[in-house]
Amino acid sequence: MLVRMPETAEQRPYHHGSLRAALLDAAERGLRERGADRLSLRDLAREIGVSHAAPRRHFADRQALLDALAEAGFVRLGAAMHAALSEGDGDGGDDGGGGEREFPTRVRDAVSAFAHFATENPALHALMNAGKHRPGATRVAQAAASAFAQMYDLIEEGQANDTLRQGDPEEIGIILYATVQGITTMVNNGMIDAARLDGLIDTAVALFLRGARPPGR
Amino acid sequence: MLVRMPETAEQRPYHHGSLRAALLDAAERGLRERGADRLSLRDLAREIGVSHAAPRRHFADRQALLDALAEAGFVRLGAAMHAALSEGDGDGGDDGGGGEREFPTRVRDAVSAFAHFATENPALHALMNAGKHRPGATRVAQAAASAFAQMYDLIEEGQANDTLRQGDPEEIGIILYATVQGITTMVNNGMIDAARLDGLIDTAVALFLRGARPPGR
DNA sequence: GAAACAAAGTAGTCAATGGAAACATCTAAC
DNA sequence: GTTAGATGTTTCCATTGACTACTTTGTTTC
Repeated sequence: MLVRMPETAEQRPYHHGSLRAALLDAAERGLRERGADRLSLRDLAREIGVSHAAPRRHFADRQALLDALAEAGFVRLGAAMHAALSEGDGDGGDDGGGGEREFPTRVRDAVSAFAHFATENPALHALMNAGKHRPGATRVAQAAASAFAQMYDLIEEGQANDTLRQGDPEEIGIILYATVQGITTMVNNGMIDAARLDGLIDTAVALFLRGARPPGR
Repeated sequence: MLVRMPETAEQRPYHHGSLRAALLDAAERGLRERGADRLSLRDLAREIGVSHAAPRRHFADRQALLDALAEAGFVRLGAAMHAALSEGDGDGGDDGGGGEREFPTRVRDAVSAFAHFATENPALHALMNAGKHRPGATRVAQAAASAFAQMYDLIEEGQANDTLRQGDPEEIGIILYATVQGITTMVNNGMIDAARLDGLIDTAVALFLRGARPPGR
């Protein structure tokens, strides 16, 4: 038996069912297309087809939505870096004795994944670094820390390898992270032509590895 | 003879005389105190004591004001770096045979000036890097390029010194600039404790100089 | 020195927004 | 089955950026 839908009156039930997810989804698109500034709760509600006050049931206010977006961004960034670090070991074609890639290559891959994530999601990257998050936005900070931890681990790996000199791995990790951060910000800014990204990343990584290698080598 | 001012009717002339400057001034304060997001043209007008439409005579719209702030920020940043690089030669107390500082010290001073400017003006720094400037905001880009040029020159100086290896000075300069940029962003973010700033800058500069020194040395 | 004119400020209006309150509807637990 | 809580709706308000028409002031030109 067919359930006939009235032509004008839509069949949409009173409750959307997954408004929160729909909002985040639409917000992400809006963020990408128009930037955080021009992201309006009412616009999102309209787009989804829900009343303008409905979003407030899921996000206390506009900033809460932005915080959620930033948090999701850090999670995705962490995943991208993780993927870059874990895949590639037995990368596609020639399996067999592949073994692990060299440490410098691993650094380059992780950093490159970060850089491309940032430049492919400029508005999101800006939002993640906006630092305007709520006083109590622990979730954002935590997601950021989690993504950052991979850089930290990588440094420790290099130190264990004797490819990097000893020293506070967090400090060294911050510097590498910050360098990529800065480069991508400048690319997203327009201060640097996007075409130079890969070259800059390569140079930066090479420079970093030389600067941070153990004294004797 | 005393000029008596009416108690209620103010003596302020019809024309403010320097509204543009007053707006920029108030805006800079507002930016510092409440961030770019909560900077309202009407608020500024109220604070200055002028009608809400008056600012439009001087700034086509809100973004134009923000652009002007960013431009001024880059000018000030450039000046701060310039001061750090030119002063200090015969720095205060013991004059006499002072002479020029060592290149590494000069790099550290310039970078440190940049870093402190950025962390002492977090909202301004964010605005300067927001990259949401008008399509035709050449002035902002130009001011930024001008500030950046000093980093460029400094690299060339190091190369002439044979303290830095050869290579595109712009590329190397970008990397150093980006590193400081990233560190300060993370400090302003809250991702890094502000107390670590100087230590991080020192480490970053040392790491950079090691990484970029000529092959043989 | 007066008239024409441009510059700078004012007042009023509009649509959009975020936020809040009061009310409606669905769902789940008892 | 009723009731409580979650989720949506409607209505309302203050604020904001932007626009238009008008007024005041300062300057240039004759």
